[in-house]
This record gives sequence, C-alpha cells and structure tokens, in this order.
Amino acid sequence: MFQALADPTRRLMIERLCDGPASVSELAAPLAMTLSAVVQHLAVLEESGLVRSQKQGRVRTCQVDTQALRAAERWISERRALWEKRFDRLAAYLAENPEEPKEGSET
Amino acid sequence: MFQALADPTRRLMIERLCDGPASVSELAAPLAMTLSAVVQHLAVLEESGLVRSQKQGRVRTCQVDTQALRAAERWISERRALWEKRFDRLAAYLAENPEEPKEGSET
DNA sequence: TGGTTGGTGAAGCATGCACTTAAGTATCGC
DNA sequence: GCGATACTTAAGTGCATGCTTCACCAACCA
Repeated sequence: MFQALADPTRRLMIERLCDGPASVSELAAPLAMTLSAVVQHLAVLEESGLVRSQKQGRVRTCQVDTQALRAAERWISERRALWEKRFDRLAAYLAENPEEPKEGSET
Repeated sequence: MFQALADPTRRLMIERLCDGPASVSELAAPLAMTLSAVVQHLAVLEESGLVRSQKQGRVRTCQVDTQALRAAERWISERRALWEKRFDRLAAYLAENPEEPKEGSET
C-alpha cells in the first residue's frame, strides 16, 4: 500500500486518475515509458487496492478506489495524533518541572 | 517520504517512536537485525523528515517529527477528496441520465 | 478479411535496496 | 589509562523492482 505509493510514476498515475477514469493507453500517454511498464505499475496499484479496473471490449478502464486511500490516511493520522498527544503531555510536564530530570523508567 | 513509509521495518520503528523517544539500540532491540541495518533505516527516516535525532554523549536519541506525517496525510486526503467529489458528480449525472451514454470528451 | 489498435505475458537486464560483516571512533565507568 | 558500550562507516552480497523487448491475442473497422 505505502509500497505502491512509494513510486513517483505510480503517484502520477493516481493523480491522473483523480482527474477521472482513464484507459491504460491514456494513462500511459504522458509517461515516458512502454505500455508494458505502465501495465506493471497498474498491477501494483490494483494489488494494493488503490485502483480498480474493468475491461470492456479491448479497452481496460481504470479508476481510483478511495477505501485504500482512507486506510493509509487513517494509519498516518493515528500515529500523528498519538505522538502529538504524548508531545503535549511532555510539554506540560516540562512546564511544571523546569529542570531536566534523570531518566530511569524502562529497563 | 512515502518511500520511507514503504518499508515495514521502518513503519515499526515509527510506531515504536510514537511510544516515546528512544535511543538507536532501544530502537534496534525488538528488531531481528544488526544495529548497522537499523542505523541505515534511521538515515532514511531522517532524510524523509519523519524522524529527528540528536546525539548526546555517545547516545543518539530519536523522535518522530509530525510535520512530514502531516504532509503525507494532506497529499492523500487531497487526492481522495478530489476523487470523491468527482465521483459524486458522476453519481448525480447518472441519476439524471439512467442510460449509459457514449463518451467523447477527451482527444 | 486483413490491417490496425489496445492490451497481455514472458524473459532479460540493470539498478536499487535491505542486510551483513568488519573495522573504526568516541564516550562512559572504573 | 583501559575495557566496555554506543554508535559509525565502508564494502560487499543477494534479491526485489523498474524497465525493455518481443511475441502474441482480441476487438474494432474499412
């Protein structure tokens, strides 16, 4: 999932797809690479659940699926919230105890 | 940035750091790999801006930086919102035009 | 019907990445 | 000062990834 978003080409493809559904060759047009390569990227995106596609005649039409995006968003925002809460507690603690005390909690 | 989040070990490190700051060896302890490897992961995390660290004596202490997380979150949520808006419009359009019409807009 | 378009699949290659080993440096405790 | 600790750095290895080429099939259309 993050793996899929890690590649810049794939992020471009996602951005393009946010503009509306597209066929494989439409998707490939602005990219300086073979159709084959694009199809391979597409496979990664589909496996990660970020994109769905269906074939009609000889044309495969792709569109983004926001469920996976939602999951990624949630992961990040949970971690961030967790840390920020902790950070706030620390700040409050430091405000009450201006000196830096010796650590001695874990192991 | 997404590249940095792509690796499961690095995500584990982030999760661990959300529990509070840690030294390099504390970070390495639960991971079945060399200190060296962990340091290399750490370098990636620092370059991506996800983690900051400072050395004091011979101990390097690490903590997450939420700014980068925020950026990632924003990227995702913008794309998602963009697509969902488009999807809504499409739904509305289909509701008004029950038949599937021929496409002929782009190129 | 035969050529063109749109996509598929396999094989190969070159680079990058995760990880290891090994050797080194700086600090801490005695 | 001396050994142990906590990293750091460099070099090397093996596997994953991104991409290409080429051969192929299926639909479209003139």
